[in-house]
Amino acid sequence: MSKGDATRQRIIAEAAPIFNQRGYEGCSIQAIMEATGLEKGGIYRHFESKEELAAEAFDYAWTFTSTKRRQNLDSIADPVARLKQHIANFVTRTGLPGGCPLLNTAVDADNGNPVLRDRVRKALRNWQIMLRAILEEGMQSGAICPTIDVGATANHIIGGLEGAMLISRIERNDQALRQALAHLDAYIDVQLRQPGPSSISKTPHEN
Amino acid sequence: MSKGDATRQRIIAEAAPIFNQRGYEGCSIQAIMEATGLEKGGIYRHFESKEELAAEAFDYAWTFTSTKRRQNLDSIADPVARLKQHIANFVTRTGLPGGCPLLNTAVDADNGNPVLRDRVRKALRNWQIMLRAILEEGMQSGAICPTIDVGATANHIIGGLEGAMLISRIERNDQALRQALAHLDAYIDVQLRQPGPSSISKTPHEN
DNA sequence: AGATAAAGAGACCGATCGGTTTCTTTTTCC
DNA sequence: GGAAAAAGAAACCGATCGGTCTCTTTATCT
Repeated sequence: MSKGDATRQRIIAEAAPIFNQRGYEGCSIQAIMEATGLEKGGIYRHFESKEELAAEAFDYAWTFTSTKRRQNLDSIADPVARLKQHIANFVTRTGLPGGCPLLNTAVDADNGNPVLRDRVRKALRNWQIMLRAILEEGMQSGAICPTIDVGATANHIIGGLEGAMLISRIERNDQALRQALAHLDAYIDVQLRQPGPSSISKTPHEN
Repeated sequence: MSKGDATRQRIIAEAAPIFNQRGYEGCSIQAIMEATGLEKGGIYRHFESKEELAAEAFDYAWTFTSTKRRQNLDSIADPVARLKQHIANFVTRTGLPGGCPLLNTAVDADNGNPVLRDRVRKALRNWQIMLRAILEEGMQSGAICPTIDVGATANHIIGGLEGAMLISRIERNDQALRQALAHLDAYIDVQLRQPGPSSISKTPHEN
């Protein structure tokens, strides 16, 4: 990696938490200059505009956050347990300063920043796809009730978590997030989990 | 009401949707000048600063939104039905342009605008108090299970609605909101409603 | 109707905004 | 190690930012 590319990456990494905390309009180039130690010319060499930098910074923030929320999921074979771990990750793992980039940027870019808005749409879509995949895997293995609407269920989990995150940020404590965790865990056990022997023994096709 | 007070109110009413759509940093005084048809001097006569105007505009926006969501509630005696109507109001009644002021301003003012943030806290607290009151009324009348945690339940409803609103705004359709409405209605019937004769007949103390 | 106070217009302020340009310094590659 | 190219510093740009000040116009009240 050339020095230029390394600097570009460093700018993105340093700018991401500032955009995430202060929003697009609230994050000035001056603030990025101070965070990176670079002068304006040094920054604009690597980006055509503030908008391009903000878009890259969002992608960085989302990848970072998303990675944290997928932590330890690979080792969990049971889809139901994996779903719960993902939810627990959302609640307990602290990501970038400023909270969830999806929440922040969706609100921030909703009016008048189509580039950023499109990145948010893709981020949400990826999250939905991930959750749907877990749910469908559980349905096929018999662990999850086969009649549920996977799209609605994924949205219910995402919405429940982001809504709780909003309340927790307003109240500056994690009470609402922990309530959501407890609620979603119970919801998964009671509404999603398939009753019967197949969910107690290992999944049929695995033994 | 003097002409000055009327103008002040008009400025607040015209500024509220702009702040709601574009956020604090994204809403310039110039934009408010254009919306109101006033010059800068005419605006700053009525407000000490942009921050004061933004705080008043949020209060206006929240009162407006809140009123819409409480529409038709007075006439509903049954707390469970009233709760459902409130949720339906949230989903179907369209408020100020830009979506829910609580969601917008909470994210916008989280970092570095304590005045605005405090207004948001009060708005959330009022909403929680309203929901808790309905739940407690239902518990006393026997319509709602007496063992539920009213605070957690209120947060679950608020979080579920705001989270769904977030998804709906990203996707630019009301699918997630309608899913949340259906989910919360079922949740109220299955988890909150008190089984037994008291919930089928009228509440005991009313007949 | 006339005096007085309130309201608003509009020029003006320094600071900061995003962005550009020029020139110097540092890599990079042969 | 030296030439060519990439990277960065720093001055500079016009526009716009929130906010102030003065002066004119319009309400308000007796």
